[in-house]
Amino acid sequence: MNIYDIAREANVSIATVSRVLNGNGSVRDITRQRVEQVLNKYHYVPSAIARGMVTNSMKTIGVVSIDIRNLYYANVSYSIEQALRVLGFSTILCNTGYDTEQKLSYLKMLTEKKVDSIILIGSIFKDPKLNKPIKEISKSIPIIIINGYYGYPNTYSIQYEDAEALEKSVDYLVSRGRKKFLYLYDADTFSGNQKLLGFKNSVKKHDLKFDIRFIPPGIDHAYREMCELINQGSFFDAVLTSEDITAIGALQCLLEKNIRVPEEVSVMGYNNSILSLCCTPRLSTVDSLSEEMGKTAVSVLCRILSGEKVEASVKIGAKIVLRQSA
Amino acid sequence: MNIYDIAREANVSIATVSRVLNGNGSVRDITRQRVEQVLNKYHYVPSAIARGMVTNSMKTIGVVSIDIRNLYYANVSYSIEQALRVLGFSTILCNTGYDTEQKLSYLKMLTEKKVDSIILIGSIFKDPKLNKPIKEISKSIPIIIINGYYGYPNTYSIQYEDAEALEKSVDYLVSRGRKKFLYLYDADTFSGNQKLLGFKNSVKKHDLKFDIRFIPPGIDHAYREMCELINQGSFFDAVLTSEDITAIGALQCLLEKNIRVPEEVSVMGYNNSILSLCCTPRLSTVDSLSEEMGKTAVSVLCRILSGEKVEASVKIGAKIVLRQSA
DNA sequence: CTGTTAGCGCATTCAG
DNA sequence: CTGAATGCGCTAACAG
Repeated sequence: MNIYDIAREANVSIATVSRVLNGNGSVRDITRQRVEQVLNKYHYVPSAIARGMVTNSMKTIGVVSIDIRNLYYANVSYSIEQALRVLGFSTILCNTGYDTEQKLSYLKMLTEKKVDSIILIGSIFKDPKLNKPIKEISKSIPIIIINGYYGYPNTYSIQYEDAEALEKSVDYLVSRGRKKFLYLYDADTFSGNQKLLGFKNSVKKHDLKFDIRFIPPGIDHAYREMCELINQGSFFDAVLTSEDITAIGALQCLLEKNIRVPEEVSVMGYNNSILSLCCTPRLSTVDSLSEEMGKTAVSVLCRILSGEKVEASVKIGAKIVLRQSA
Repeated sequence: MNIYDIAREANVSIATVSRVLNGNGSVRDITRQRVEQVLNKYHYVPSAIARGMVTNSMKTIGVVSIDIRNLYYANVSYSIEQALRVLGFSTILCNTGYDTEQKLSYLKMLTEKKVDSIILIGSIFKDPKLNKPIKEISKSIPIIIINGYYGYPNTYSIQYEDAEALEKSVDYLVSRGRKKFLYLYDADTFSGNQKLLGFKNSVKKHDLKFDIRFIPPGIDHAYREMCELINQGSFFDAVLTSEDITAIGALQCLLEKNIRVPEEVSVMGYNNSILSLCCTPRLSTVDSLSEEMGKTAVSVLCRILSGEKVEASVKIGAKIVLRQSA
């Protein structure tokens, strides 16, 4: 069932059918009704592909992250998808993992499918092998990166103020009398570096004692690292992390060793994910405003697509939420 | 840059270009090389839209769930996307929420985009207003529903053995000497009903005392319900739930009231999500095998698309994982 | 207000 | 092994 069939049955031309379908151009009321009747009779559904062929757009955006199972990515993807939907766009979901070849392959697929834009979530896309392809793609469609930065033309960046968030956290803990800080982080990314930078700056500013540990992602690595540290006799009264899950691993070790949180040691997570509500005591954490990040990305995109000049980089945030662990 | 440009520059016809692009038909080696050279020179990318126009497929599948922020949906979506990718399909992500109109609107969008199939995650799609549209759509493409059932032709169902999982849980707890059971659930869905059924059957089989409570989703509702129950003097030594997060809410209440888990009360969650690792004590839970569910859906789909006759319904699972809470 | 016509970029016959 | 011709379903001039 196509536009010709409808036209024939309604005794009009395909142009008229197209007009009533898209609500543009003027059609006499009687004619419109006649066409609509046929449309309904056959449950006619226009082909977005054929339309895309003409308009050169499928009204589709590629949203790519490492792994949607990560709560932060899930939250951001969700808010992007919802905002996009309102604008009439659908979203192609891409979980690239860490492999560069996979990332390239997803980029290629999105290019073939002629998406109207690509939104990258997470600075994992700082892989240098991706630079040229990204630059190339950005010549034909805008690329938006959340928590990352490229600096090419037609490339836009939405960044959370990670450094500031860490500074706020340290400031708060200092105000509560904490003196010796531990920072646990698990990712050498754009965001990861910002966080680290914020921690370092802040700790220097207050002239604090501190230790920094890089550990693989996951609750158990954090748990083990913490136990080892304590067994070695390290002393600290505040532990900050780059992820909620890391904080929870540390917390569980502390609890097991009967070290009271927050009385003896303060613990702060990062992301304000639902995980931070599941541990006991509940986690104080940085609210990474995932919803706002996603919405902002889409609103930036929307302005780009409607031809506005848009600032290449927008910053968001830095908010901490205090619960029981600090 | 299209196939004509390439053809002209390589001094061949578009048919030949098409042949080397798709690797079918035979092309003389020299000719192929000449074409490939031009292809590379211009970083030519074929248009999936134009291809879709001819083949009537964009090699795209719609994956729809209520809300990808829910860990279970995220996990299933992830494994679907990954499995699909290997087969050369991309996935359009749809978060419908609970509103029927939204669901219809997503269904319409997917139909317009001519997806090759739709995979529904979760039985929320039992909304009767969806029946006719689903039935209609299934006339042109296969529909796969995870944890639900339609029974229309060209409609397939992948179901987790929720009833059995609950039975296993109760059996286990009985074997540990538990006598009075509480079941907390939050969703009146296909899966939800299966779980409830399993609980009821099992509790009758063992001739146990039990209570069942329906509460809104979320950790705090579970927490409050539990506190209320205890304040009212209800007694139970085993609490089962339909979601990990519910179990954790209950657990937090128990802990706060200095009721020891699992010594005095056993608690079991559902899903084996990462949440179950974040609480203390860590949660014993039902492993809902999200990865297997997703993979199975795709493998079923793959067989359907290649023309095989496929069973309309496949069942998976029932596995519990024991940790500290029970 | 309505119809005619010309592509959009590709896969796919059918000839040669 | 290669090329010419056709059509997929629709939008967008353009003409009437």
